[in-house]
Amino acid sequence: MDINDFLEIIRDEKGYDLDNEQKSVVKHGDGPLWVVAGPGSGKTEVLVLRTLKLIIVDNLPTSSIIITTFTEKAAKNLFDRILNYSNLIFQKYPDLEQEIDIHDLKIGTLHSLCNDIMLENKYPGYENYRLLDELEQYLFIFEHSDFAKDKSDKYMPLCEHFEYLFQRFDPVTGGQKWNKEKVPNKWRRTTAAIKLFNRTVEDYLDLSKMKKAGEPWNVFLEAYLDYLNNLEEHRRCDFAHLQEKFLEFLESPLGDRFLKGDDSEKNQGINYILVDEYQDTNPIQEAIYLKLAQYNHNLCVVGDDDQALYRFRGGTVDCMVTFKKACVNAFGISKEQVAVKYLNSNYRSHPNIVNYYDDYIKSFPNMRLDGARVEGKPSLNPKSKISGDYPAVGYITGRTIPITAENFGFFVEDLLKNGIIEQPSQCALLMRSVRETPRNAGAFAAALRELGIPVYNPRSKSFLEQEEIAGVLGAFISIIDPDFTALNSVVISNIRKQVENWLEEYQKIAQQYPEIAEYVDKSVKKISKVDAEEWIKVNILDIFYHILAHSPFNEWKDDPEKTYRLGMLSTIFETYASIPYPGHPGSSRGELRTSKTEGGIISYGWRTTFYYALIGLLSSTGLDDPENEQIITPPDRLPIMTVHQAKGLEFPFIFVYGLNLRPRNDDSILLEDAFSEFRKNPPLVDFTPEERAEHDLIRFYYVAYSRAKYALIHLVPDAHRKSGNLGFIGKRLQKFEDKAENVGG
DNA sequence: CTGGGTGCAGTTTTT
DNA sequence: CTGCACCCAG
Repeated sequence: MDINDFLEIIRDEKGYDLDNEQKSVVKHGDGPLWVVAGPGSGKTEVLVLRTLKLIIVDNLPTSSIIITTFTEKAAKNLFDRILNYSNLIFQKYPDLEQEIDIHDLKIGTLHSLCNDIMLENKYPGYENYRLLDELEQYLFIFEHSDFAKDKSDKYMPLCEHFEYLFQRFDPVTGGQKWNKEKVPNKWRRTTAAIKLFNRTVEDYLDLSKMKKAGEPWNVFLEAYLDYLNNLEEHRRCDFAHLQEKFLEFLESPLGDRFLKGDDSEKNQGINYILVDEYQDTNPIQEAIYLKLAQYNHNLCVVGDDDQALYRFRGGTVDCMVTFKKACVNAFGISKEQVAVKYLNSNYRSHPNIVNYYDDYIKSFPNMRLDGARVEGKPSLNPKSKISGDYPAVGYITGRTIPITAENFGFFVEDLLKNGIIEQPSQCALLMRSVRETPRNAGAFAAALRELGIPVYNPRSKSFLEQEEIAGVLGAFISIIDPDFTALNSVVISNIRKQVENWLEEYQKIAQQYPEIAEYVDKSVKKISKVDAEEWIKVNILDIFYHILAHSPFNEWKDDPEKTYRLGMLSTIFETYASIPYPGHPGSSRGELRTSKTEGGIISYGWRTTFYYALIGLLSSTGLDDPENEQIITPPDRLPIMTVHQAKGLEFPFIFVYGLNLRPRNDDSILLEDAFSEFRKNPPLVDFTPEERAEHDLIRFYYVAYSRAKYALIHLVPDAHRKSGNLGFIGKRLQKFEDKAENVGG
């Protein structure tokens, strides 16, 4: 098909034409393409259309195109949009349908593609591995890593060097800091190990450089290599190493054949790589993309450096900002050969809002430093049809947080009453933490409910407090630790408190439903008859599912929310059951053994590990409710969201709470510095941790602000307006908030 | 309207 | 333990 015919079909389908910048991205030919796209500029749409152009106009085989993005949700969305368009085109050109199978596109998160491609190509380095998710990796390190297990002071120099990984508030131990007299506890060493090990891989480090660096890196290497050996021995692979293995695959002859293709129909090689959300890419992912495109240089990246939010995962905006240089270095081409396109027309927000957030991001001297933003990035150009002379940027205030929340509630109520909005879901409240506590979403959720406006807040970490979850866990613990000897020996009071709540919930249920109480009693009696040092025939999953089979749990199957939650809990049990038992090859934590010294009771070690490892982690991090992937928000509810959750979405009315945030040098920022000297591709920009922390905070608000279509409204209690210790960012934020109009009260 | 004392609560994000 | 939200004295 001709490109003009193609663009015409798209125009007919959309009802309007792409703008010239968008068209030029879609039409672009071969070679690296760097698309710097602002919020609401249609960047994902352009990526979708460019993909279709490669298939339909350029006749590239679908299996030779790789499209990746950052989250599963976004990947699914990309695929749906491509499928939708292609179906419309096939309706008009039925012949094309015979030749093209959209399902052959290699589309997904980079992680899922790494996994699928290595399995499909039967890469020996990735055969028969079990991929560890976050919880599994934690439990694996807790039980197997020498760094977590060693009780001597062998790792003391390492802990001291990475002091900041241990210093912060610790919810498990109830707020005590590491006293530095002895090595931090196992729970903290595990959390620190995860960060260090993952970062080592994600930052794409050269371990031979590290080897030469002496103390404490020699100790770190020892710990890291021990973890690697454990992974290999038990045939496990974490998310970070999945990418490392993929890079090894690409460097192997098998990978080379995958890239170049062979004569078979099945393997046509890789012609094109398209990456969405490139600003959140980390160094090993950058290396993967550059390697994938090493032969034809057909790498198209799309992103907005101002919307980078994922430093905690090793993401560095630098990859986006220095894309040109990276291509020059990797491909040996000149920088003129890297095409740059700016998508700066905004079709989302009221012009006043666009100008507000555009001014906002440019107003920080820090954002004007070399390498902070893409060079030559143009200002946003408001192009939406939204107009009208009303305060599109405003604020609502109040003497205290609850009063501000109340005023916010009245405001929303008015919007509904006056028919300015039809549904609460046309609003969204964005904040740092959506937990329903006094400092966070508590007052706001309460104010809305008080006025009869239902709230949608699935990420409020209330999972473990739900009656069905508490009930099942209470019943389970009543079976495996019936006399609570192990529980009472747990020194961390928060774990005991959590479990006691569950037991209480179970007691309530047991009184009402004798059936489950009977099952629990029967199970305890059965275990009490087993001799010492014996394996018990049922494993923890059997017990778990038996509990579910009794009322009231089996009756809750009709409640989709409860069913979904119980499903999540069963995944957690399955995960725990899969962890290999140290010192007992072939067995796992799912299998129960009686104590070595006395019969009739589950091994003391098993019970304490269950409490410290699994319950300790769950109760410290909390768990979110499951979310329905299809629905962003039920129409009749007002969503309370974190900024990350809202990324990529838009709402008519956006309320932002929390202008009082201050930049913090958190551990992901400090680790970035600690490892930078060992990077295989050394960073091309150089900022201090303070500067990076400020950049992150500025971008954080930028993402929040740019979600708004009709109105952007700050929620600002008095305390936030006058607090004297606001730092640089806070003061500047305040200046911007002053540009807003008071719309509350 | 400011500032010091008191009391209470205690990130977030993803594969 | 730290830090903030809030209150009340000046």
